[in-house]
Parts: sequence; structure tokens; C-alpha cells
Amino acid sequence: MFEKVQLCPVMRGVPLNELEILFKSMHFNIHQYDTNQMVIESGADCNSLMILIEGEVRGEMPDQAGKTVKIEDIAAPRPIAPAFLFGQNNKCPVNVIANIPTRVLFIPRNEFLKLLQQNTTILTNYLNIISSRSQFLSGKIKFLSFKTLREKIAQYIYELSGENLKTIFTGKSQEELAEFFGVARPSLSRTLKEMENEGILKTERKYITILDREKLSRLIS
Amino acid sequence: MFEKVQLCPVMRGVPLNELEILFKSMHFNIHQYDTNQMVIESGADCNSLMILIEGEVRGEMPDQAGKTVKIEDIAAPRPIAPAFLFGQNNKCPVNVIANIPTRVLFIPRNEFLKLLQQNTTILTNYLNIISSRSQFLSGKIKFLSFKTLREKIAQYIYELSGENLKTIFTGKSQEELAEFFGVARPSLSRTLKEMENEGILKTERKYITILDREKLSRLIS
DNA sequence: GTTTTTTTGTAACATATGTTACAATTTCGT
DNA sequence: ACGAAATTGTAACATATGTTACAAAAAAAC
Repeated sequence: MFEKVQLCPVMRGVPLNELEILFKSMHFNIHQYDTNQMVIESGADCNSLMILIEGEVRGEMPDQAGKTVKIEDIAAPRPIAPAFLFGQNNKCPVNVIANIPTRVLFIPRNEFLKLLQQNTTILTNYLNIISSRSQFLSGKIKFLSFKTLREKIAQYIYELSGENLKTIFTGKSQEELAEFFGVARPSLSRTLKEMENEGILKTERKYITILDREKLSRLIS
Repeated sequence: MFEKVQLCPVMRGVPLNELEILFKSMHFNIHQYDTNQMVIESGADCNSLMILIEGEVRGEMPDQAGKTVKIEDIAAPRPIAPAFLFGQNNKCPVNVIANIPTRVLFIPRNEFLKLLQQNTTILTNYLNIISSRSQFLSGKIKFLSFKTLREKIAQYIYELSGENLKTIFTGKSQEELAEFFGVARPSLSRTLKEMENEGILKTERKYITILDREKLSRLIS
């Protein structure tokens, strides 16, 4: 078991023998779940750090009408909802359901706090995980705050290209890019063509080439 | 000085005498800044936890054209950019500039790590701060992901009203609400009136009354 | 190499929101 | 109580994006 725990981002870098010692003096539980069994329900309190050590779960968001929308799949080994263990709101925002037979390690909040104080590696790991998440979300919001599609495209290219790269590889089809931008596919196609006609860029399947950096920047400023 | 440090969310709840002991065995700096002096420049490394202990600073985002947009004012006592001390990206995302004569306490990352391990209160405070921030950002993104204005309005009312409250107080004028939603003021006014004509809700200055919860939910689902 | 599937381009039209301008109403300051 | 300032309602029109449908092109499967 410790081999798998050790692979989890939270515990990464802690030698196996140290890990065993830490776990010996700590309360924790391991639960098993069958396919489609609920691991934690939306709205339930997150009192423990949950680490998926084996299997795969999905997060589903129940909407007002009671229907559900799948948010993401999480495969072992990874923590589940680490940002909801602390903070003002400890309610789990999604239903977490096992996709396949799954094992989850539960470490109660207080026990985990002790762990954080005993072991610098785990502390920095955890701080890095939730800080990175914040940073990721900040970036996402900055991106969403661009109103027009042209601005979003410009910003997207700017971030991928850095200061001097001329051609970027998106790794996404127009369909996927459109979904990423939150617009309809024909709208993206149209706008890309417009920008091409204006000599700003050129597209070629999953590659975009910048033709006029000056004009591109003006779209963002 | 410790009285002011103690008021900061990170140090809140730590008795004065303990605080003094902790600081005695720790490296830290205090810098003073005059009005309009730069505290930290966008892109600089955040190697230290920065705590504003006196004064007020503003965050300004420099855009591609070199112009700046003010993001927010931060008044003492509060940490500055706590989410960028750890994580993958330690570059400060904004220029931080003193609005008035200001004093900032710098605690190097490693020293702060020690502090976190020595003192449970500070550890939980810090975890709560950055976790809450994540949660806030998550909520913001969920909100931004609603496409139409009607959906945003419905979601907004839903969150403020809870399960059974009929009338909510927004505390914002239409102008401010429109900015919060990221739409033009006349658009908000128009849409609110449409929803009023459909018998969904009723507005009265800064109050919104739900007339038909059923219809309101259908907008979100 | 042909067929099938996926991806992209494009057009016509529908809809939502922005922009501007002004009138009506309410609140605030005195 | 009065006038000034802020807030809200509303209309006409501009623009951006969505929707649907289909054709063209490229990639993948066979």
C-alpha cells in the first residue's frame, strides 16, 4: 500500500520507511468502493483528506433540476478535493462516484495537520498543490475575463507563443479549441478566417502562425 | 509592531508572547515605502511572505501595451499575494505600489515554513486563507461559465436566496450589478424587466423578489 | 487506392448583448 | 422643500456570436 501512497502528489518524495513510521502513529481509514458506488456526496463535509490510492472516480455536479453533469475523472494516485479540506466552505461541491473498484485513504483533518507539522516534504507538497490550483484558477479567470472571441484567441496565442515564437502547436482541433473558448465551432472558424484576411495570423490544422505580432498585441491591450 | 502583526489573518489567534518568541528565532525584514513607491514588480519572484502591517497598497496589472489597470486596494493588516509564495509559479502577477506611506514585513519562504511547522494556529490560518481563496475562485469560475445574462441573474439570486428566502438584498445598484455580471447596464435593466414581465421576479432598487421559483430554477438547469 | 470519417469553410438567418441617447424617477445635500 | 446628482427605464440601432445546414478538404480506415 505505501508504494501507492508514495506516488501520490501529497506524499511524493517521502522515503518509504519514513512514511511507514508516520502512518504508524496516525489514525486513518481505507474504504473500498464498487463500481458506481458513491464515495462522497455533494454537500457532505470534507473532514478528511481523501487520497485515491487505487481505481478511478468521477466528479459529478448535480444541478437544480437534479440532473448531473460530469466534471472530470480522477485516476489514482491523487488527492480528491484537497482545496475543500480547509477554508470557509468544507462542503464537497460534487458527487464523487467510483468508475471502477476503488480504494480511498481517509486521513482526518487533525491527523493530517499533525502530519504537515512533522514532515516538511508533505507540508511543501500540500502547499504547492493548493497554491498551484489557485494559480491555475486565477489564470482561468483572467482568460474568461476577455470578452470578445478575438481577444481570447489573441491571449491564447500570446501565452503559448511567449515572446518570439512564430508558430504554435495547439494540439486541439477547431472543435476542441472552440469548446475551450466556450464558443460555437463555426464562430471560431469564422473569426480565425477574418483574422487571417487581416493578415494577423495563419492557421494550418493544429498550427497557428503569427504574421503580425503588432496587430495581435493591440487586440489584448 | 506585534500588535499589528497579530491582527493579520495569518497570525490571528496567536498570543502576543508566543508571537514574540517565534519572531525572535526567525529571520525577517521590515521595509518602508513612500507613497507611490513600488513594493514588488510584476514578474518578480515571491520568495517571501509579504505582510502589510501598516498603510495601503494597490495591485496594478500591466497589459501588453504597457498601460496599467488597477486590480484592487489592499489595506493593512493583510498578506500580499499569499497564493504565490508556493506552487509552480512564484512570479508576482501584479505590480504592487504603496498608496500611502506603508510598512511591509517580509518573511522568507523557508523561515515561514518553519513557522508553519512550529505553530498550529498559523498553519491552519494559512491553509484556511489559501483554501478559501481557491474556493472563491472556483465559485467565480462556475459563475462565469453561465453563458446568458438570464442564467447569471438566476444563479446569482439562487445563491443569495438559499432555499426559501423570497426577497434578497443585493447591496448593489444596477450599475454595480451590471459590472459584476460583466454586461452593460441597459442590458441588465432590459433583461430584468423581461423577467419581471414573465412573472419570474420583481425588482425594487437594491431588492429582488422571487415570484416564481419554478421558472427561476428552469433557467439554471 | 477507395471509402469512410473527421475536420474545416461558409452562408443565411436568429438571437443576445452592446452603444448611445434621453426621459423618468428616486435619492441626497442643503 | 427644492434643486442637483444618481439611478433606472426605454428605444433604436450596431455588432458579435449562435444555429443550422451543407459542401469541401483532409485524415483515417480498410
